[in-house]
Amino acid sequence: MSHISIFKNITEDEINKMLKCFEAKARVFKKDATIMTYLGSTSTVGIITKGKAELIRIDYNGNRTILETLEENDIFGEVFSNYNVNELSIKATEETTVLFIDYYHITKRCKKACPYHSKLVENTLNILSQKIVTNNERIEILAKRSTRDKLLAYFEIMSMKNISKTFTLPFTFTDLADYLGVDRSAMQREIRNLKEEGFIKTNNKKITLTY
Amino acid sequence: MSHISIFKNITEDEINKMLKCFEAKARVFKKDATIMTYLGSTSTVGIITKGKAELIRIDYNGNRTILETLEENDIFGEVFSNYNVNELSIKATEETTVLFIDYYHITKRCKKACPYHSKLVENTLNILSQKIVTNNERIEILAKRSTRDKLLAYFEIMSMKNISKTFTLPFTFTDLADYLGVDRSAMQREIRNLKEEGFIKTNNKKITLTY
DNA sequence: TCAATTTTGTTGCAAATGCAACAAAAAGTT
DNA sequence: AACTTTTTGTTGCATTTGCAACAAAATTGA
Repeated sequence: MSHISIFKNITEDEINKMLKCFEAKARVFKKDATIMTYLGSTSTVGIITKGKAELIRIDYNGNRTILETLEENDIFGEVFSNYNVNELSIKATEETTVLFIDYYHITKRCKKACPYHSKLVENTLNILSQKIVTNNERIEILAKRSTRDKLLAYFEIMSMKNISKTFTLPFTFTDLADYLGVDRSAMQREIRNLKEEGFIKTNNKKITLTY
Repeated sequence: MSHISIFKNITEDEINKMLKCFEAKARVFKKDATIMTYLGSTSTVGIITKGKAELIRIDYNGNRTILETLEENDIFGEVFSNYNVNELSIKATEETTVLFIDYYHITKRCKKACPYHSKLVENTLNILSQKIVTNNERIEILAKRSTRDKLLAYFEIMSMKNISKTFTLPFTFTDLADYLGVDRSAMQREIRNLKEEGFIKTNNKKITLTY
């Protein structure tokens, strides 16, 4: 998914100046490391410059939900989260580099009114738009009444993104169940039904729509 | 929900100049009128300056889902939607005034680089952040495995927003069911259970958490 | 104010779903 | 290669859920 970098169209030189001005800090996280937990309230946002991560919630029942999957150029932080009792955390799913910046450095124009700052805001705008689109996709899927409809809606979107009836799941079936907000075994059963009824064909994580 | 206007901190004089420059068009819609249907691809976005509206999808089964509820200062448009086969439309739920602007007028800085334009972009940024927060709330609720948990999650959020254990539903139970993505009668049943088990008290649309 | 429409509250029932549990397969680690 | 951990595929069963249908209550509108 071609994400836009917040530094798109800004020269490396200017980026470096900015990063200094913003007191931005880059950090590398190993696979499965916890990048951040949402506890108090910070206006610090993280930008993934390399790797992949997930926003996860563990509720009181121990149910794990993937709230978001984050990849390169994605932005995350408590600013985008609701006042929440639950345990939220960002975990790296592979080695990941994150750039931490205070959100207000981005939104509030600095006094010097450097021209690249407006470009930065503009880029951020595009990233947020993209995030909204992704969120809306997820909402559409989750709002479906049945596991079958959720699966089909998800497959439909994947198929469109790949411009092909065949696509590969970007994560495990276990994670897919979490993403769809359904029980894994029930989901597995439904996938079998879809196969038997001839709606789809599967080969490991490769899925083909046959309708 | 204190939304930020995209024109926050911009003088009326400047707003008028901008609207002209952007070829913005304001229109008034009666209750239940269709404001917009997502069909082709437009970069036109609508900003609600007065009233309330809903983004609705009717799927092939005739199931109606409220994808979003929109109020004053909210922004909507195909730019924030995914390439979608389904029938999506925005409907006014009361008399509503909408300002239509081409999204690229907002994101792309005009050549004149007028200072108020950056302010506009900044405001839009805040609106989008807010939208993401709202989306995340909805996702958290929808991702819950059971109707009971969805209800409780929703009530929890309402309670926090009102800073009170008591709050009033902002829409009908019928709409609430659509919002939670569950069957209305099943939801009604679950609300009764919650009452009987002493988790909540209700009085019409007024709900009190008793735990 | 009266009629028409929408919402609410309920129920029975069939179907879908979550849960628990387990073995086989696959992937990751040392 | 041997071992450990995770994922996958399956099943039985109790529970939850959606669906259909209907009457009562509330709301809307003429």
